[in-house]
Parts: sequence; structure tokens; C-alpha cells
Amino acid sequence: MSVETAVPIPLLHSTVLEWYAAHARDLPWRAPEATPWAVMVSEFMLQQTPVKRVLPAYTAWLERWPTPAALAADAPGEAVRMWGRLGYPRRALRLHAAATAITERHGGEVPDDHAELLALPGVGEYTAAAVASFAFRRRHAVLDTNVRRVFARVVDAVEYPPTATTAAERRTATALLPEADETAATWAVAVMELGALVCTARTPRCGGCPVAAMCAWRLAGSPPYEGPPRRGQTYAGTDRQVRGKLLAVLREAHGEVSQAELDAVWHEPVQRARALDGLVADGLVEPVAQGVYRLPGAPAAG
DNA sequence: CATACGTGGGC
DNA sequence: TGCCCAAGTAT
Repeated sequence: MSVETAVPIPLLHSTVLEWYAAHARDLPWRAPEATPWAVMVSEFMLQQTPVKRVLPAYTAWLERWPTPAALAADAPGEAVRMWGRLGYPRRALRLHAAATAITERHGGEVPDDHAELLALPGVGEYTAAAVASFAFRRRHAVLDTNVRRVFARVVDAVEYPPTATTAAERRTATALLPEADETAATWAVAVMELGALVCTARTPRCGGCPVAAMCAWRLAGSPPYEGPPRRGQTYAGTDRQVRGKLLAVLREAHGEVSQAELDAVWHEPVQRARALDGLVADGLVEPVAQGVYRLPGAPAAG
């Protein structure tokens, strides 16, 4: 059974696109003057961090580093510091590494090709498609958690998509992609917006949904999720929490930090040491001398 | 393919 | 109060 037979695609397109035209949020990375670099910065920050918290960080970041070359010229530790409390600070390191690669391999211009984007540090399937689509108006299936949820409901009549992206989901997304590049690019961001504002994970606002009348899940009576339990993220008491505390000290200290300052953040020495070792292994923290640490600096000139 | 990886806000 | 979730990526 093909997607084409189950969903009136032209009607779906026009309905979602009209809804988007009327209800899209006015986000800075969607402004016409947003550069591909700005779009890329927003995508890194939005990987698992809500829009509201990204907004101020995005503005400050681009003010300081308006181009990939500007960021690449600074120390990676500065990127980690500017990242602040967005979470998952490895993203800051990867964004810095991506800026370096763009500067060295692409003449300082964010590549417009999906494969070249995918080759950059921290750029996976989603981000490559998002940058190619949003910044360069290319035709790509953009499958993020919002889009996957919308398609799961509208097309597959289930409340939630599978844990990991499947080939079937890619087929569906591709089959639903409008033909024209420009339309496909707007479609991608429009479906994402619908998932973010209306077709939400917890309590979808089906009453205000423009496609409720053609939503397979809705038409099936909104059956509850039946798959395997969606495992939550553990945090309290884990290495992640300790890493967060350690890195917070490093971020707020401009310069070197002593072992004693780091020891103060966690009582249990084995876990504390393991967390610190992990940060060093990830390149987020740099040992300077015995018992002295700092955020990573520029590599020695040579 | 499952797991590690931060942080904070909403209900 | 907790539990759930937020424009994922790398291993």
C-alpha cells in the first residue's frame, strides 16, 4: 500500500504550506538575511535543545563569530565557554571543528552539497539535510523528531515513530516531498513547525490542526502508543551530571583551574575521576600540569 | 543497534 | 514531585 493511495498529497501540501504561511514563528535563522553559517549554527544548537534557550546563545555566538573563519581562528575552549548551559558541550567542540574544516577545505564557505555537509564534524543525516534545505533551498527529506512524529500520525496512524529512523520513514518522507526545490524546502520547515507547535509529543492540539481531517491516527480514533517502552534519559547521579558540574567550573573560570576546585563539585572520588578523564578524552578539558586543568586552547603553533 | 552525552522547563 | 521531552550525533 503506497503513501500515495492513503493520503491526498496535493491537498496535504497546500494545507500545510498555507498553515505555515499563517502561523510560522519569526525565528532569526529563518530570516532572509540569515547566512548559511547562521543556519548551521542554529542547527547545531537546536540538536536536543529547545528553541527558547537557543535564541540568546545564537545571537551572541554570531555576534562574536559571524563567519566560520572567525570561529576557527579562536581556541576551541572559547567555543565551549560560549556554549554556556545549552547542554551537550561536545556540540561546541564539533561546531568549532566544522568551522575549521570549512575554512580549510571549502574556502570559508559552508558547502551546499549534502555529502560534503555530512562529512563535517557534528553533522549527521538530519543536520546535513536541514542546512542544504533551509540555507540553500535544496530538495531533501528532512527527518527530525517533529517530522517523524507528524508522519507517524498522519500517514502510519500511530502515536509515535519508532525509536530509530527506519528505511520506511525515509521512503515516506521522500514520497511526500514536493517536486520543486523551493517548495520542498518550505515544506520541510513547515512540517517541522507543525510538529513543534501543533502535533506535539505529549498533548497534540488536534483541535487546531489543519490536517486533522486527513490524519490517519486521528481517523483511527487516536489509538495510544503500543510499542516498546520509550526509555527515558537517566541523569541524576550519573557521570553526565558530574561532567556537567566539572565543566561548569572550567567554563566560569577564565584560565586554569586547580584539582581542589574540581574535587569540590562531587564527593565520590572514583566517579569524579572517571568523569574528568572522560572530559579530557573528549577534548573538552585540557590538562596543563599535574593537578591543573583548563578548557582546550589553540594547538601549539608549528 | 543500543547507549552515552547536559540542561532546564512544562505539566 | 518526578517524569517526559527538546530541530541529534558518534560509537
